[in-house]
Amino acid sequence: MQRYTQIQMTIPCQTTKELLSKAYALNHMSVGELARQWQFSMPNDTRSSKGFVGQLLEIALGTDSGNKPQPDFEHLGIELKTIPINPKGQPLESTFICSAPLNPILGQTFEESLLYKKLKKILWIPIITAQKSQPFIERKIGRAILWEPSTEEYTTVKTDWEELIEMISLGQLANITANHGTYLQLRPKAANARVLSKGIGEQGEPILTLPRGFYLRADFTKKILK
DNA sequence: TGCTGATCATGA
DNA sequence: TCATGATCAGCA
Repeated sequence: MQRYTQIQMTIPCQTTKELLSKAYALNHMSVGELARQWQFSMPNDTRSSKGFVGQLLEIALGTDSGNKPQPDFEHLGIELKTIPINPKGQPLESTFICSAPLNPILGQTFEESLLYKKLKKILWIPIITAQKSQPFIERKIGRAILWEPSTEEYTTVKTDWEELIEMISLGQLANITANHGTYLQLRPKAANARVLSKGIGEQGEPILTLPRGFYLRADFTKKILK
C-alpha cells in the first residue's frame, strides 16, 4: 500500500477570487506535471488509486476541510470536485457528492442537509481524459468552473432529495435503485458489498444495510459543464 | 456501450 | 465505522 503524498501544506485561499485564479492557472497542465510540482509520486494504475487526482487538486488548491463532512473550502462555502470528461466535454462518470443518512434526521429540510451544503457552490475541475484507460499522468486539467445551481436545478435536486429521504425514512431502502431521482442518484458507497451500516427496515425496525451515497448523474453534470 | 451496483485507498 | 477522494466492471 502506497501513500500518494509527502506531507504538504498550502495556505488556504482567503477569497473566492484567489481560489479561482489558482484554479485557472492549472488550465492545460497535465496531471503528471502538477504531481511533479508537488512532489507526489504517481500511482501506477487508476484502479488502485481512484482518488489520486482529487487528492492532488486538494493539495494544489489548498483545501482546509480534511475529511470532515463539510465543503472543502469551508470558509468560502465551496466544494471542490474533479470530474473526468472526454475531449468533447462529456463526463465519463457520475459524481459522488456525499454519503446518505440511513437514519435521516426527522424534520430536516433540504437546506439543512449536507447534500445542499456541498451542492450550493462547486468548483469543478474538468480532467480531460481521452479514454478511461488513459493513465492519470497523461490526463490534462481543463478550465475550472465555479457553479451554483439555477432555480430549476435547485428545485429538481431538492425534490429528488426529499423523495429519497422519505423512502429511506419509511424503510424503503431495499426498493431504492440508481434509477430513482432525476438529477440525483442513491447508490452503494462502501469498500465492498459486505460492509454494513444501520438503517431502517420495512417495519421500522433497525436493520444492517449497505452504506449509500448521493451521486449526480453524468447527464446532469454534462449540462453544468456546458 | 452506458449505467448500475461494486469496489479501491486513506484517515480519524 | 464513517467520512473523504473517486473509478471499475459486468450486464441489460
